[in-house]
Amino acid sequence: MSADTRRPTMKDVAALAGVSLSTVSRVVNGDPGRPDLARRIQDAIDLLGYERDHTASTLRRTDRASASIGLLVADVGNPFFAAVARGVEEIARERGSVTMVASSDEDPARERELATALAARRVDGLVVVPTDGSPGPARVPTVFVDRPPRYADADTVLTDNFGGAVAAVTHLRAHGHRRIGFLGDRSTLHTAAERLRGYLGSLPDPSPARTDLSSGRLDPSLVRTDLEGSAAAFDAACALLRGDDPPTALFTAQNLITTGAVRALRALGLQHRVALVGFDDLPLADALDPGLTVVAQQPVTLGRAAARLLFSRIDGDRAEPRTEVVPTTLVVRGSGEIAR
Amino acid sequence: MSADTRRPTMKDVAALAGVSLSTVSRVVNGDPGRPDLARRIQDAIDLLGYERDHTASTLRRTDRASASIGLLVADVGNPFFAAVARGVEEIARERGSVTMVASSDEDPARERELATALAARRVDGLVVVPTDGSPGPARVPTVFVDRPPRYADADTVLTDNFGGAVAAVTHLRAHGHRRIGFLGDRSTLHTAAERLRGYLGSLPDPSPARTDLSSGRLDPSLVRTDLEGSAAAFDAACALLRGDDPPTALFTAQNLITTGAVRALRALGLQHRVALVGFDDLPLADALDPGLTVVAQQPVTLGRAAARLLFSRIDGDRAEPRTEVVPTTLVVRGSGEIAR
DNA sequence: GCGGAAACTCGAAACGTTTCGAGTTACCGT
DNA sequence: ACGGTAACTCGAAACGTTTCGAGTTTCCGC
Repeated sequence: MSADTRRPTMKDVAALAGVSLSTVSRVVNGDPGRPDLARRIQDAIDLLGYERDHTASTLRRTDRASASIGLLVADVGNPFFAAVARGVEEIARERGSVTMVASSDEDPARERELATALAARRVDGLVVVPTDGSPGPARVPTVFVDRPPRYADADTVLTDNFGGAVAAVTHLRAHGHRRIGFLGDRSTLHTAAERLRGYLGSLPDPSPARTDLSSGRLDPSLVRTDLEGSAAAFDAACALLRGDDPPTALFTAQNLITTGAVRALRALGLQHRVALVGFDDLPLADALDPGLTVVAQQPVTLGRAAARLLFSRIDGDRAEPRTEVVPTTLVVRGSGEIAR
Repeated sequence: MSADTRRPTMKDVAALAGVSLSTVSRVVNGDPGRPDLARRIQDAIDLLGYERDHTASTLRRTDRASASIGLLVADVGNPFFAAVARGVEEIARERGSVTMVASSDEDPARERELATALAARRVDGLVVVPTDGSPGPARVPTVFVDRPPRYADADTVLTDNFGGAVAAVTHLRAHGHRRIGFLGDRSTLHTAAERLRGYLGSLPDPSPARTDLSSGRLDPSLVRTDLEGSAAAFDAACALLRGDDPPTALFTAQNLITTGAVRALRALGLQHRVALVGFDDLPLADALDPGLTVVAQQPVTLGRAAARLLFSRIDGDRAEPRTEVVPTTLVVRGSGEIAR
């Protein structure tokens, strides 16, 4: 109701308790001092409902730690990044830090703008999913996650995109498939490029010169990249499956692309004839018919690892920048086990 | 490399430009003053790479606005809340504010703790998804979202849970169903209670005294509440469908419960015989067989509305607390149109 | 060239806190 | 009872910024 009343400050507490400002500060920071004074001060605090202003405290304190970090992702609304955010926040909270999140929407200009906005709030560090036009190294400790930065060599936590793709393609080959289609994301994205590399690397002869169709070696017509979103993937999958000598299996390298391919297979009635392995898990994947076999990432783990690395830097770790790689797991549910 | 160099301050800029501190402040805040000085100051700023400390600025400024808000949800990792967060952040960014998000994990103690942590950072306001044990009204402007607070009457933005449930059940009744099973979440949750109320309200005779089975009026054995998670929903759905006189349709009132029911129907081979409408949309819902008919929420809209309401309060809107209701939409995909 | 207003700049004080050095009190052994 | 020291408290200064009142310069019309 009468909310216009000023927040009480340490000065108010000191006046009410009849002690000096610095004594209140000491007590608030956990050094009891004389028991009777501590008592009076605590009573005054309770009476006034005093709460310490963390920003003013940060300003003066010698370590200047704001107990807050920034998280810059492409889009918090995307479940993958949301899970990363969850992991970051979890570790931050353990450390008593709060997390400021911002979505760059893959726009480098916005990314820069948000990074400086966070830096202006004096965050202790930054966890960043970098966009294509990555900014130079920042003044504040930074750990990159999910994608490496373009120019700097810096602390980075990545999914094993290459290994995951190899596992997917190897799995399909083990079920007899030799003509395996690849549907991938924008090729400028590090993750997309790595997954394509894994796909190419699991073919028996990765030499780009040899493209012997019958042996299951690389056939460029089986590779579709730069698909943006589910609809584009649907179209590409339909075209691939309707073409001459169509693939007997698909590897879809991103979650929206996977859903597009699933729809395409159903639309053509091929969901039980053409095998499919997707990169990144999806809710309901097990409820499909057939169940969807995927290479699952561990986004929460990714976020946790990035945050831990960041806090070790904040704590003064001056070692060389390092890169951590989080493994994937192949989740077998049916769609990937359809034999040729 | 040599990162231990202190950040430049306004004082440094003033010294380099040969002007007073207050002149620098004016220029930084957009009042040019004498052109030659403004020029010298701008050069000094560029040379030093000066960036204004937003926290110190907040401390001194008379409006005390920190240009940051807090968002307290059950779990950012949950796609629904992630979408809410996205909506909130979008509006905040338009206003030049950053968003600090924190996950309460439905724990009232943690909720309180996080709320004070955010308040200590002097956020301008709070958007909160309240837990069961809601805290009293806070000292900082607060808007509740997705669920109403328990004790205060305060600004709130809600999904039309009742209306959505009515739409779902009405839809099923229109396809001839009279025995409709209800599977719901923890009944202490406002959302769960409202959806149950909607279910009950769409039966022809909502009087709890009359439970005429043959007419499709309320049969208590068709209602299962307090299901926590997908597995519990799976079990409950199986039990319901295997019982005597089983329902011919199901209304599942939460997304995890929906996935459990989908699995149960498939496990029993009933997915084409028993109708299903779920509350809250899911990725891949259209790729199921049959496609999953749902009552879709608009979480991003929810977040946007909450943030807009919050900023109007921050801007000094002193009107009575209000409640906004965001409508749902019925997305028809097949599972809800199976006739009796 | 002059008075006066407008436009600008300056220094000091303030925001809420922590830190520092100096001052005060309490306590100990002898 | 005394000196010495440990434990504590106090006031003032500082963190980086904005604000305020007072001082200075600029510019205009006459």
